[in-house]
Amino acid sequence: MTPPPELAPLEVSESPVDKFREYLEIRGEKLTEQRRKLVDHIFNSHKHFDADELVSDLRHSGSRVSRSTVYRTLRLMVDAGLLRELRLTNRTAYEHNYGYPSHDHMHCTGCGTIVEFRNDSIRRIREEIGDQFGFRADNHRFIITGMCPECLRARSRRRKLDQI
Amino acid sequence: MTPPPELAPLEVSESPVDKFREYLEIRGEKLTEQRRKLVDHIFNSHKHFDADELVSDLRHSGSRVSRSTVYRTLRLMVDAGLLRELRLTNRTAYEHNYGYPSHDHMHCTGCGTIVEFRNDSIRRIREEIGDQFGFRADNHRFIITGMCPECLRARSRRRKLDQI
DNA sequence: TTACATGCAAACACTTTGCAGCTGA
DNA sequence: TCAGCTGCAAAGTGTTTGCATGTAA
Repeated sequence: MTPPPELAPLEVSESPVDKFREYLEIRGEKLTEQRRKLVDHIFNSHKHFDADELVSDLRHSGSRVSRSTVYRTLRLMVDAGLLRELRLTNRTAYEHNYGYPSHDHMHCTGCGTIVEFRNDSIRRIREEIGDQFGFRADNHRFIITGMCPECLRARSRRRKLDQI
Repeated sequence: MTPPPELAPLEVSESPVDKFREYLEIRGEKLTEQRRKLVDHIFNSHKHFDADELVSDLRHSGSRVSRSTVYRTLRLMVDAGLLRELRLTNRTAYEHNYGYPSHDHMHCTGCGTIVEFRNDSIRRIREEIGDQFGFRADNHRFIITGMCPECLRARSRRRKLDQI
């Protein structure tokens, strides 16, 4: 099975670290060693992650950043527009929001896989609904839940075995 | 300001309690006093609620149902198809799923208000995307976040005052 | 009669916070 | 220099669970 195609990154003029530095400067805050490590690590790969994975990933790669700092920095990065929060389960998952096109998600209830997709109609519908209710529609989350192809196959295999 | 129009309930052949009883019977479980109280209370009004509100609402109306029982029963009611979970914030919110048409939500980031709406295109898009990726698309959540009319007005009032 | 449910308290999982010492600008 | 940051441990918050007792069928 080929992995689902990743969406192509957007062209952005500043690097994530620069964008973060800018945000911090405006608020009179500092770009520390730990914050830089976090931004670098996060934007080094494009995947969904949570606070816990971040702590252990960094620990394994030799950089120790405390759990509290991870949580504090994640909040800053969301405020800075670098990350977006996804609340699919009890723990908060994050994804890139900077240098990456807006998109929606399919979530497999079997294995937890998240697949991203783009669909331009959604945004139009969002505006229509907002107008209709007098809302200023700033953003949206559209999450399709169901079974991914792998899980569907696994299930039908299991059923066949049960019949023997 | 008139409240947003509620969606009209669907015609259903069984009452929520009957539907729950049926579900419990199949699994060899029991319809207890507490479970009946919870179902009655929940389907007595149509609103979004969380476990905590349920505990205190019931306490105020004289029926004591323990927090653990509330959590356990909510899970059962979700499994039974009576309720749906919404994860808008840290705590899990619930809404009617039985005898109520499927719909989506607008969530005001100012005051937390939830407004329901129906839009038939969404479901069609959900199927299209599912087909495209080989997913069996069972369900979806579409949440528009933004500012409700009241919060927009309150904000513009505040701005005017700031200028004085 | 008895398998299942309840309430309590304790455990759990995730996240936030107070504080003493450290550090980037 | 010193406001702001870090790590630690402790506290919060929301939810789940083990167990003795209670109860629907």
